[in-house]
Amino acid sequence: MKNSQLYKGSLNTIIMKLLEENGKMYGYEITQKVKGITQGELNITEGALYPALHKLEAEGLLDVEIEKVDNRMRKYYKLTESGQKETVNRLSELEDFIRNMQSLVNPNPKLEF
Amino acid sequence: MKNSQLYKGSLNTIIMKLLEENGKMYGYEITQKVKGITQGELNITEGALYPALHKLEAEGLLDVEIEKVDNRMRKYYKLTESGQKETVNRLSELEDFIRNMQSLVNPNPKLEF
DNA sequence: TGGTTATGTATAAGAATCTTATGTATATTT
DNA sequence: AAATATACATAAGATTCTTATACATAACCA
Repeated sequence: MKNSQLYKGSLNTIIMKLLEENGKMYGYEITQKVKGITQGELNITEGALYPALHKLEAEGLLDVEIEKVDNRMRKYYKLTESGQKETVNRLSELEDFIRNMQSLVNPNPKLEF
Repeated sequence: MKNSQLYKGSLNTIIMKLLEENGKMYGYEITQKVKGITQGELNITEGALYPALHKLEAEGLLDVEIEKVDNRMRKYYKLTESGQKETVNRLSELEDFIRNMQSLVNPNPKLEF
């Protein structure tokens, strides 16, 4: 994930948002999608991604479905019902986070009327 | 820091930005400032703050100056020259991070004019 | 006047998340 | 034939944080 530590803690939210948007995705597809959307700035490593997917599955937020395409295995993940509800919360937390960080970095735009 | 993991990795940037803005601050003051700006949403714990300050000092990004006020010790921190330069980088990284997260969460706002 | 809260700094144990390195396997491109 | 792309997986270690504890003074309240 580049060298910035800022992305720490945001991977779960990213995964869940992408699944909410795309229905179902497999791990490698997620890495490529993120790379594309961020124009190469954010590269999710497998060492971070797969454990994260397994944990979300263990928590009951994701369901998995294995397919074989071109003789290669794919594990498609999708949000469970519980996962869909939790995604709403995570996205809300992300909005709060971004708002708070902007308040800290971009203090009082000199509210002039 | 509330329960959200999203803030992980952002503490150094927050500290440095506040010091850039306010010249010099002491630990407790930083916690109160952050609490105020975020309206109580972000509470920096001492267990996170003090080790972070010590590390930034060890890296040569902060200078420390001890004062005694009302018979209580205060350690005022300020950015070194190197710290000022690094703050610019960190803030730039934060902007990239926020932009990338918004791209991921708020995909193509259906550009309608 | 005694107890709680606020001010102020500090560290240690453990949790959570990530990087880096490695491993396995097939398909495609050069 | 070799390198790259596709696809998943895990283990060791680094980093950052939470939680708990510790010490000390000042201020407020009952």
